[in-house]
Amino acid sequence: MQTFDLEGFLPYRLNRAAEFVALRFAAQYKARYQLTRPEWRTLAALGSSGRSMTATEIGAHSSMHKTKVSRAVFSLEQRRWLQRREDGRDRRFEHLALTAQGQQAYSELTELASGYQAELCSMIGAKNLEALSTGLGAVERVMKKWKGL
Amino acid sequence: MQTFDLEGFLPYRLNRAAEFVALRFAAQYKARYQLTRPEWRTLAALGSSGRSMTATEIGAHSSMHKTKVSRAVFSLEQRRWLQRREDGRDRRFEHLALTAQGQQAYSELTELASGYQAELCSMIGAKNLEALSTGLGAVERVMKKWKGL
DNA sequence: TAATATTAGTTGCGATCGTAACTATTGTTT
DNA sequence: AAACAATAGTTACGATCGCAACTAATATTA
Repeated sequence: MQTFDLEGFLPYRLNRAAEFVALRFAAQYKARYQLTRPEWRTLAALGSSGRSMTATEIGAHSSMHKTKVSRAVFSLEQRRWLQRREDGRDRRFEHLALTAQGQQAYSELTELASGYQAELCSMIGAKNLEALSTGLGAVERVMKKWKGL
Repeated sequence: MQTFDLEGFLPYRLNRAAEFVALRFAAQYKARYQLTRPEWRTLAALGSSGRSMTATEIGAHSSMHKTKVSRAVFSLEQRRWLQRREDGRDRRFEHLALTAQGQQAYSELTELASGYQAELCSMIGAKNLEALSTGLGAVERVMKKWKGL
């Protein structure tokens, strides 16, 4: 009677894979930098964009709740990895940018990340990786469409 | 100088996609059944397996921490959606199975799930879905390998 | 321009989480 | 068999989370 296949259910599979893959990487940066997941994600968003961003932009970009972003920004600021600059025209906005120290940390962390990515890729295989990337790209387009509404 | 590409970093992409896709579905079962995410995942694992499972098996299957599983089991038991049965040979084990009520809830929820899956599929497209599935399958094999060690 | 709505970001608070320590049971070693 | 290790599951507790309410600033409307 049951025609539903959990093993084929996308949210379930995505979550399981994401959780597993993220945890192994989190163990590395937690041990070395005492960074939390939201902190790393915020740092990564800023570092990779190469420019300043607002908290809202960071949240939209990385699918994080705004309170998560707010707290991550606070603690990165405490570490002096990040600086706030008020927008002169619209003072509701805060432009967030990495400090030199933050840039340094980011570049160290991307070393870790690249190593992990390489490890994943070699286990997954180039062909499967390409398939995964294609599929994720499609999901990302759906995300944009739904967020746009 | 930076050669790291966050947009290509698998843990980041997977997490973002998983979070987004899961949240939209969670909104549905939260509203109708006041179910939490770990509760739904536990119910789904049990329902789809069609047999009884131990808490450890559920955790391994769905990548959930054992305390999460423990609490989800407790609250599903309170709802009378799930029953525990002690293993006669090894009393450390508890065999968990859905009650008739739990089965009923499961089948209603799989209706929701199927609808959501269909919506996703139509947005993503059959071809991309197949690619995603191939890629996730590869990740799942890596998970098994790493868990096995 | 006064009233109202909207938006960016923060915070109080109750709910949830995960680590570590725990109980209970079984397996292994000597 | 006594001592020790390992495993299933629970729980105390501090950390983290997200909802809702908040502040502050800007945009819109009457």
